[in-house]
Amino acid sequence: MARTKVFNEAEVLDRAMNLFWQKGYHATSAQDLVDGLGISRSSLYDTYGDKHSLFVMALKQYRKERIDPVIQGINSAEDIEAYIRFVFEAVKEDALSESRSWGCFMVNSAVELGTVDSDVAAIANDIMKDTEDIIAKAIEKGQQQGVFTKTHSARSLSRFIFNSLNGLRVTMKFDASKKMFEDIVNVCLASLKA
Amino acid sequence: MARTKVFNEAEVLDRAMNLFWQKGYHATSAQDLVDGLGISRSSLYDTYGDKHSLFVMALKQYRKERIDPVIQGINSAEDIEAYIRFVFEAVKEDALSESRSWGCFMVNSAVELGTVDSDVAAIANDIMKDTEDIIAKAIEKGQQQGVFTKTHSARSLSRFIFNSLNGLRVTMKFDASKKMFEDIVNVCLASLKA
DNA sequence: CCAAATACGGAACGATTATTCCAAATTACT
DNA sequence: AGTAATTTGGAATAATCGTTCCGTATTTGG
Repeated sequence: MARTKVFNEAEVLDRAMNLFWQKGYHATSAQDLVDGLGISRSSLYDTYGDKHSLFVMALKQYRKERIDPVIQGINSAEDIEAYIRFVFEAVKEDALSESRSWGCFMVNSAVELGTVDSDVAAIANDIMKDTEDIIAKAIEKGQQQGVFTKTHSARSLSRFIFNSLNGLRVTMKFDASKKMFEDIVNVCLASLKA
Repeated sequence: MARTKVFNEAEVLDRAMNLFWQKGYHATSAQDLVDGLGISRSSLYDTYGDKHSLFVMALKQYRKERIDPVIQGINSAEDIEAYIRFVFEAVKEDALSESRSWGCFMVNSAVELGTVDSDVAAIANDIMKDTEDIIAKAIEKGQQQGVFTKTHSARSLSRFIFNSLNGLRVTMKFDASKKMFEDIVNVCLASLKA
């Protein structure tokens, strides 16, 4: 029989995700990948196909590891307002911790490749739609509980919140300060109440 | 004396801006530029230096032509609320008209190159800061006139509005519908009042 | 210990990148 | 008309891109 893989496939994919996340698709060269992943060029292509395939895998991994866990916390959330705040907090963590102003890998990819890469555009579209839907559910529940305003529809409010999250991914790239974040989030959350 | 330039330097720069705006920096090759600008490769490099210089010039041109005229309308604006709405409308025009989901050239550039190109990062930072400041002024005026809430500081509100604008640049790339836009803007503007 | 299978490093590949260069064409002014 | 200036197209360059290939090393199960 054959030799077993010496590297953890998922672990390396995680490293690829971070590389693409940090510098984007085009600015990350094949050589950058070889240097950063810790595996040989041959193993890279044998295991993941080509650069574009690897990028798509990394983007899907990002959704599964970084986005889905956050937005699907809604199902078990009782305090809806705290939950929405928690979603914002997740963005803040990314922006402030490790001093990495990488933004959101999905937003970055959508902006860089949305007009030229239909694969990436499709993935991003799915995430966007799903995120908006799940936020809408949360807000609806909040409205029923009487903690959120009914001045606007749940759909409107979810689009508003979703848009604010997208904005933070961009805004925090430039001013990743606690003050900036708190100013924005405070107004956003207040908007849900009145 | 010498032959005069047959092409309008500013006009060609404008075309370059649109090319970079649409596809981004890396995805726009030197060949794309030659094809799209309508001038020869030699004229391109003679006139604008290299690709990176041309990109920087295009980004500065974008600010001068597309951003400054909008945000500096504040000085002559009497109805502040209408002015803020007008700024949002400007984003909407870009997103809906000509069916171009190009977003904002400045946001696009900041996201694609912010972590790897300090020149671009500096330009984007300037624009961000200036925009936030001028919106703050408008909101302050609105607060004094009594049309905006004083629950939050003018600085907080301006950061909030600025963040919503950044968000729209991303959100509209995926759902560039009138409905999406109106839902978001309605909540944003309502937030300024209560 | 042998044979099959896989990982590995690194050379090598062709394609594309941005850029330079040059001879020819074009224009403008005297 | 003649000269100086400049645009132009296209060939040529060097660098980098993503990718392939191969001999060797390594590990596994029989």
